[in-house]
Amino acid sequence: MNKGDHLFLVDGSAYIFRAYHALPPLTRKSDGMPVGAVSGFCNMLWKLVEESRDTSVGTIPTHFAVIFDHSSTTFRNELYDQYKANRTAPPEDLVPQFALIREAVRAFDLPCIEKQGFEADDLIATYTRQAVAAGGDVTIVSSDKDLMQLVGPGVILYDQMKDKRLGPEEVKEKFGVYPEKMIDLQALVGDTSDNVPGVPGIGPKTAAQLLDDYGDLETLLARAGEIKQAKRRENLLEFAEQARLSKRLVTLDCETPLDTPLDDLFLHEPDGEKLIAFLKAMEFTTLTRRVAATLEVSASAVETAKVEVEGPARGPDLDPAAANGAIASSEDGAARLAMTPAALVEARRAEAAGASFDRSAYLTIRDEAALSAFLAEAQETGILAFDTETDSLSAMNGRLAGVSFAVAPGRAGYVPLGHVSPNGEADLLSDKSLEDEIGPQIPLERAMAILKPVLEDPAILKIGQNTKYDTLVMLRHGIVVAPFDDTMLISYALDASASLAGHGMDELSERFLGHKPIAFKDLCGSGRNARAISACEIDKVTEYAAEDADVTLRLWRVLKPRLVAEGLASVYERLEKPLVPVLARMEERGVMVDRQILSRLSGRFAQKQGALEADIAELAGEEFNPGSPKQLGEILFGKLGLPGGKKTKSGQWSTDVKVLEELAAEGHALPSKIVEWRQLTKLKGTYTDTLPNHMDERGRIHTSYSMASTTTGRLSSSEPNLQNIPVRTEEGRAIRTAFVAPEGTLLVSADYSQIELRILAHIADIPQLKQAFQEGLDIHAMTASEMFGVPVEGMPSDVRRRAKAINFGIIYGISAFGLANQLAIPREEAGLYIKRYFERFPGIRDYMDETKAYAKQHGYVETLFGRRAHYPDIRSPNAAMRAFNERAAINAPIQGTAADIIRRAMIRMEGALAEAGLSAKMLLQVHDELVFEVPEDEVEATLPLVRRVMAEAPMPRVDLSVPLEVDAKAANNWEAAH
DNA sequence: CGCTCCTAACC
DNA sequence: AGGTTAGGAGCGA
Repeated sequence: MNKGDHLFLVDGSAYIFRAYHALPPLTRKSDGMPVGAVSGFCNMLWKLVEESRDTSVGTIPTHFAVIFDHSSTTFRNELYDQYKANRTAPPEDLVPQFALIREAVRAFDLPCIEKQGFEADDLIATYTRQAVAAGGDVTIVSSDKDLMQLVGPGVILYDQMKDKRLGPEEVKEKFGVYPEKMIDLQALVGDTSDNVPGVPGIGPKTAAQLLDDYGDLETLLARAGEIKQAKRRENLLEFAEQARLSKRLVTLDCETPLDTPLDDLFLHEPDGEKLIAFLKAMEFTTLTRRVAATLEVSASAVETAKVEVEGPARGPDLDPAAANGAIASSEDGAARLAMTPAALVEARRAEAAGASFDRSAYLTIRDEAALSAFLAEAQETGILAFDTETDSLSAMNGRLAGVSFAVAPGRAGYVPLGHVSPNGEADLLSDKSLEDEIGPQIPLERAMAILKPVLEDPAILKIGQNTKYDTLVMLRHGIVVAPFDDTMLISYALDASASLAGHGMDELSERFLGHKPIAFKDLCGSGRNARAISACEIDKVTEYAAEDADVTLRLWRVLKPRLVAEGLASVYERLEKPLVPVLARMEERGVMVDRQILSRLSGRFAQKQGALEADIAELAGEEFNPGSPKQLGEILFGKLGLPGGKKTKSGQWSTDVKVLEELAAEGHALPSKIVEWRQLTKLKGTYTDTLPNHMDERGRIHTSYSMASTTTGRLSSSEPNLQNIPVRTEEGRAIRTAFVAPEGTLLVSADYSQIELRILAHIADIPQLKQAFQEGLDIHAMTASEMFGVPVEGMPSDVRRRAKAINFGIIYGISAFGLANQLAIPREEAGLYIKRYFERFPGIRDYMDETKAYAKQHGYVETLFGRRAHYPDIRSPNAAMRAFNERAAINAPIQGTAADIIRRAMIRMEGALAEAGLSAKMLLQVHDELVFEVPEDEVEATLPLVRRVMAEAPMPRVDLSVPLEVDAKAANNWEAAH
């Protein structure tokens, strides 16, 4: 190396983690190998290579190397055994990519440098010192503060992602000291992520100030007695040795023996063919194209490389300490690939198949010492399955009866906390104390005090089944459970098929463990004989509750590895898990409802209902129950002899609205009365009479959102369902006026306009639709105009209505039968409409054909965000069943993508509001609508922010070719805001 | 009491 | 015609 040469050193290990975390999609190759980080790494490296070829920038490297950490034990561990001891294992889908990334560097024809027993930073320091000594310049591609100490004349740090170059002045600006004092600063401050202790109570600001005042660490420590602030002085005196140790830990070793001499890092022209062969093997089509273009190599002429990653010689690692099992420690402590994802899945499946359950081994934990001892086991393994037992099914009302835990398969216990006498109140009168009767229980507050640090410990993964329930219960006791995994959501991400029984624990246990857990009914009874779990015998509850925790833990071991193996980790990590706390908070807040408005409506409805019942009896000539379709059918089609049309599945006369309206159109009086009666009965029975029963003492209703009950990724709402509050008719809308905002606040409703049609336009790539959306046109009128040749100006409303029905039909996987039914036209005519539609928009037919073919081949379809909807019955020999599954498969990517988008918006919303200093509270989600409670004086600022977060929700993962439009409005009730 | 059927509310 | 939840009727155990 000579004067004027320029060495580029890439901090490869930091690069990997940045690539993994910064780039959203978890991509994988067709054989299932995750390559998201490899992709991010290659893209960053290529960008760097491209930049460095750009002569206009003026920093052209002559020497280049990518440096990696080789092992986790280095000379620093001899200095301090706790060094980096708190490092958690890398994400399991990242582990198998390490080897591929080293392959990638070789494919770029760049030196790949690592050395056992040394950190990348030490190698970087050594090369830097040698390069500077030889008169060269150095650019270290990293943003790690540990490397700041190397900055100086001719040496800069380059943060590629932020496109920032850091010289001495920038370091001074950032840390308050020049690079040469960085070591002293780090020695004082310490580093929690590396477990460098530093001096307690001294942060970066104080450290910079002290170094400014005293010059350097040794002077500071020698003169620490002069410091005025008592605590600071004492700490510096007491922890002086610790500061010196920290200094040795953070000081980089410039004398690392190098296997590859500096001069061998000389940069030469990349071998385009070698690189492209590798990129093709990784299936990075975009990057392959770009590299091919820049290096002027024909990609198609290059044969795909055979990339083989070294596999393990050893068998399955089922040590619970190796949490996710994908990592095995080798002799030198380096994490390396132990098994392919598929092999791990298979090992875990075999483990589950051989599982046996011994309920008698479960512990009943009745004192604090036993609880602490049990939880200490979780500290060892880093894993804790838990389940809360409450005396009500709703997390909002339930009182805690107890908590169960499992730390390893078969190792589980139950902690009774709120149990009462199984014999009811009688014993309250006797002198026998509760404890004498049912045994001791840890006082609730004491137990919570012990649980809190464990449930909130970032190093212990809490595993639950439907964690939204348990985290909400714990939230009500002031505990924020984190981090967590949820077996229900893992199962749901893996396969949300309708044909499956569901994702409840009992179903999952039978499906994956072949074990039938104790049924809740068998423990507590049902119906009239039902008891609260808190009133059941504790020994029995221990068997039930501890089993649930045990089952949950075992399910997790089977299911979690499948996420990576099947390419669904990003769906789970980005669309499922982060939504849990968001929904828990929405449920906890509830929405305010005006009881008076509902009660007035109930009265009004009752009056009308009574009048209608009288009319109905008179028209029918007898008293009967208009609510009984059976009786009604007999009256209409038997007694009155009206022309009966359809029959239902079970052979009864159909009396649904459609039938009744047709009869009404023929001039019969009774059917329209029935229709009106039914509507009122529905509104009264389901809404105005029932909603008040769901209100809490503050007048708020807390729905429960289910994240795992639809096949497409939509949420559902129950107890009560707030996603089907009437909106279509005027009387129905009146119910919405009862959803109000408290004094000083307003309700904001924000909804996506035509989101599914927009998604269809994007996915199927329909030019006319995309253009119409870009120009903000009336999409149904445009469709009508295109189909029927009627100008949009002055279009008859019926023409537009038909086009609208067709557009919806398309989303639903149109059939002539369905469209005919919807428009009340002959099936032949509906068939002609569809034919014409496909002629005008041939891309739609292509999309439908491709989607069906994909679903038949794979058994599932995917949303733009990778969520899968499975349709195994699409291969059914039964034509009707096949057709049904085809339509569902066509609909699922559209409906599911819309569901993914609003999930992303919800996940980001709270953070965005907080960042803007706004206090809006998200309360409800209705598929394409979000409802917030907003202080009046913040409404103006909140509306545009909510609109923006929703409209930009697909980004950056997906950049839709149509704009997403969001309508948002504020008012004092939901009806007016909508 | 628990299940199925029918109907209807929503997107 | 895609995706839901809820309530009442009716029926069998």
